[in-house]
Amino acid sequence: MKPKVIVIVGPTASGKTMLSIEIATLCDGEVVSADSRQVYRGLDIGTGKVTPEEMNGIPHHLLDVADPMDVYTAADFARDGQAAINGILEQNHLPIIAGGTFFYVDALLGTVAVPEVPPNPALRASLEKRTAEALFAELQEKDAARAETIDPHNKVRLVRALELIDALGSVPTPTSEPLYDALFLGIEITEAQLHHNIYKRIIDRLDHGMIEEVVQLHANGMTYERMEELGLEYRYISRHLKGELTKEAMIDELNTKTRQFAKRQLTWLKRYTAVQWVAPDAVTEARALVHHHTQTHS
RNA sequence: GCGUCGGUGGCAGAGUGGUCAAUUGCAUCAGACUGUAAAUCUGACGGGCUUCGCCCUACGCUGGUUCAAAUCCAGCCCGGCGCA
Repeated sequence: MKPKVIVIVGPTASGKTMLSIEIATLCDGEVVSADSRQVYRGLDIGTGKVTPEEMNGIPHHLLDVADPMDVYTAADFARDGQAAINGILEQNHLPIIAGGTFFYVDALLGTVAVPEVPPNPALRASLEKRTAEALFAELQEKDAARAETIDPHNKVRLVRALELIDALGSVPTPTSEPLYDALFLGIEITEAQLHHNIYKRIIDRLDHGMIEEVVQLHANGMTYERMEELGLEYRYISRHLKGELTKEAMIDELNTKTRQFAKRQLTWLKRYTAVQWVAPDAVTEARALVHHHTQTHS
């Protein structure tokens, strides 16, 4: 019988963090964050990382586990996250996975398998110099099956596919069996409320020193190139610091890009068919669903 | 008031007699997602259809030239700049 876990999903700024802590408090749980940016130390205000006070005594895992100058990958996340879940289960606590990086959620749950092939910087550097057309042609030649499913224009994916081929000879199939018996709780929020939350959050974070955080990171050696990769707050604030955007334009861009990100998340969530949707403040209802799930023998 | 440059699709901005419903970027809508995933990428995007094609309305307004105008001419309206 597979271990039971709870997965709280929803777009950014929908209230996943608060709900996860409330459920953890009520159901003897511990939180496993599934956020590709909150894994980095020092990315606090910009990522909206929970503060120790907000944690309300609930243990949180997979926060601050990597240096922001390094790249912490989905595979790193799956490995460390599964270890964290096992630890929580050993304590007879309930693992509550909460976060907005759904690719990481899938990797963590084992529903998508990530091949054991780490990034090969030298190979990537040489592949990235070539055009997408050339990379695609090479992929067609070396692994026709993967070429069928890949986007011929997406260099990031093409590079990784060729990297896998270089190491394994072909691109392995991605699907695998889930490791856990998961209940998906989705936070249902109106578009108007979501937009309101997104904007308000940007203003709040600015008031709490978000720009200074980026200034500090840069002073400590983080390049603007790295800021670009990190995206959203780090990308647009660094553009502001470089003088490419006025503060007003930066706020505007960030607002728009965050909305777009939220929509991409919502698109992804459409593939999760078994989600139990609840309102952002429906703690009682969510708790009942959790109880039902943990007490049912499957 | 005179001169001058300009008024193009939600915005910015190309086009300067036919091949233009109009390059491109942004926004918007829909979507993809095999170790960068807050990243990366795709499609649609004036309206209506029997949607690999057809019809209608469009490039400030009105009129004109022409087989044919967003593109040329005239007048008018509006904006920037210069001179008064």
